[in-house]
Amino acid sequence: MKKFDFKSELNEEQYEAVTWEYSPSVVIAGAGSGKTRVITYRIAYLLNNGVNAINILGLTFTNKAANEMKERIAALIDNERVTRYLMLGTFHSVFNKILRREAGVLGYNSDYTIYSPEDAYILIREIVSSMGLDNKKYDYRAVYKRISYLKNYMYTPERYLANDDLIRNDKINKIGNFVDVYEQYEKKKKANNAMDFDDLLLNTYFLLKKHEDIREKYKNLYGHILVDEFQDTNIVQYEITKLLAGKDDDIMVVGDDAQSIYSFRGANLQNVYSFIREYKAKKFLLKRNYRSTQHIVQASNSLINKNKEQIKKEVYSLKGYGNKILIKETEFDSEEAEFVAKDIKSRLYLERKEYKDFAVLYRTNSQSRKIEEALRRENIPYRVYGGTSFYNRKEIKDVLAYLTFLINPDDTVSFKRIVNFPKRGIGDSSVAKIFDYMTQTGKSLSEALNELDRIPLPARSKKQLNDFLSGLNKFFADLDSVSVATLTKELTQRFGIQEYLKSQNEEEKAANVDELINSMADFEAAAAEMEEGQETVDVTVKAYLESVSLITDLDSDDEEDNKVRIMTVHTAKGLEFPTVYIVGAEENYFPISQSKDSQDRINEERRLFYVAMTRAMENLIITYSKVRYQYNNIDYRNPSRFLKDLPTGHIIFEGTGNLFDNNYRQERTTAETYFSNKRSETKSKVSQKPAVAPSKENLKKINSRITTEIDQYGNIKPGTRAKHEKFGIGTVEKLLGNPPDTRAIINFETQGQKTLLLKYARLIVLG
DNA sequence: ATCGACCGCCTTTTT
DNA sequence: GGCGGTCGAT
Repeated sequence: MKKFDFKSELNEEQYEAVTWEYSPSVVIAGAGSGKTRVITYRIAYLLNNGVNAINILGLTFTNKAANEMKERIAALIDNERVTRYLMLGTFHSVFNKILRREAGVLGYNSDYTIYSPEDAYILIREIVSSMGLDNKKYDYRAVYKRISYLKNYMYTPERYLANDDLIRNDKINKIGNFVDVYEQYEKKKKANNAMDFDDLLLNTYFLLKKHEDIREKYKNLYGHILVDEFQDTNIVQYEITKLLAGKDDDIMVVGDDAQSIYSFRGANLQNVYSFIREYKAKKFLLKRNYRSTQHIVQASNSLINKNKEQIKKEVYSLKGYGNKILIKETEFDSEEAEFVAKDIKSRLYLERKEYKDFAVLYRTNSQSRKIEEALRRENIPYRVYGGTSFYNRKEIKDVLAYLTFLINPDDTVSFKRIVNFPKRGIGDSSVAKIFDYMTQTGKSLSEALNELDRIPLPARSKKQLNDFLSGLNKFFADLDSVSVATLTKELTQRFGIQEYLKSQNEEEKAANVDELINSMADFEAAAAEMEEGQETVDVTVKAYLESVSLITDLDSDDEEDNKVRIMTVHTAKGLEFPTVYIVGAEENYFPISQSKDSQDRINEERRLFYVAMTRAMENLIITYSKVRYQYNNIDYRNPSRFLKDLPTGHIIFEGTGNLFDNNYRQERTTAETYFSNKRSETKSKVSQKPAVAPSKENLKKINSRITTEIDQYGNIKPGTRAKHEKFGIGTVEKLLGNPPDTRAIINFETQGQKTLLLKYARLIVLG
């Protein structure tokens, strides 16, 4: 193993942390302060000291982070083989490995399927409809969100049922059957031999909690634990680390409380403080930022210092001051996008940059479209991260469902996807008959399919089903002996998938399926390369599915790919770029409207803005638009309150008037009224957070939405003359109810008086 | 069982 | 302004 001088390659704080004794420690690492460096050197340090690689457990949040660490460690110790024995990966993937091994104990088969949210949606819809519930109230996305939220807080259906308040509130909110849906979901999922993302965490917790022998096994195995981004761990993750690491064990958690941005999925900033307290952890502060210039570091410090409950640390940079932060105001959203595109072009030449040196960050995925359009117009190559990834496309999910079903023939979700794809005349009613049979007999899907004769199906469906199943037989037999690319190619040919898609004029989808098969071939090539010199190379369907079920868009990033990156701020965490644009720096976008009523959430928005700013190495450009077109409406926007927290000395403002003119904050725009009322809109539906009884104030708010007379909606006021495509020209009499549910009473010249819901009526204002 | 037309909701962030 | 879901017609 390569010997190297830790002292000369690390600064003093980093060195102290890396060489700390084998006892609990926490590294609070400011943005750009070499957090990854500390973790990788710490692991190298352990290996150098004779620690066996198999005894090291490293947990991250993204595969990208894990892979980067592996690469860096391999380079450090100059021994790639050793890194293969490290258990270093995301929480989800590491726990998945453990669960596969121990599945039997939990009543699972080790070939269980991992459900993406989209898979879970299918199951939830099925449950809601089979229980005869209203699918508007029990919206599948909302139900899934809430179940996920509950699981992050370790609220199982049993625990939920035991909580009278929750049950009572559900009844009040007319979603009294929520807990039944939750229960059924868990039950069916298990019968399908499937786990969702949250189960990977929660089941690991129960596995270790309830089975002392297994807990001891892993506790002894992983004598050295490192956890990355600890500020974003949720309760379950924290409890699991507690089960794996005793108070005297070697556990190092690394993170930055100033960058905690995942509370919506249960991340608990308090975990950092609890860890320090409970483990009496040695605390290290990394304050020197190696990434950004002074203007950027100092301005972002000013912003984050507005959050009071932080571990105090002033991050500093020894780089030059560099360019000031540019705050650019535009009149319209289209102009904002155009500015970004043109600015990238000019910097490309003036600063001799490459496309990949630029990133455009926004708060919500839906903002990407306008940016994309502008970049395309300027012929700028770009790549969007997040949103709908390749593996989320329907045709891809359908083909993968064939493979999933081959591995796990008890999975009703995959079965449903493929049984009538391509169309072969097996409709919902036939599928329902099979499911009914399963419910009545308590048999699993694979058992039911083996006794089709006992299920009362129309002769035609039965024949088609039998053909379908016998077509699959060959592939069951091939699973272990044929590689995934070959098998999938044959399978798609056998079932005529591309042909079918082409016949539907879905050329692009057919091409995507071909592309999927190509990527499988890439997977095989990569596996062969990685395992070079190893005895076996695993390129089976099972190995492939394992590798794709937990990957995301970002993981397939090729850093050399010379394109502009565009993504949400959440996705950008942990990344850095020479030039960064933060677009849509407006009230209601950033901070987002839904967070305005709670100080905690505003604080989280501020941390998010801090994360966005600190991605930039040299240039930071923040843009906002005064007017934005949304859902056929004009929104008048105010600059983000966070811009006010950036000291004038670090910024250049380009826009009309004065950014720090307080006037803009006093006027309450239609947009603000719209958004601030939005919260009460979803009342009757399942919402993510278990509801408390509506307060009197809320009721008042809801009522006022319907009856209050208001004097303006966008550019429409009483007296406004407007044209409607059906009713013709009319004059607005009255506006009733707060946006977005404002109704207008309009006297039409030819059709008389009508009441129209303005968000849907496409009125053209005249004069 | 399938297709086409319309309707409604969307827009917070993710492993 | 887009997508997915639902419903009615064949």
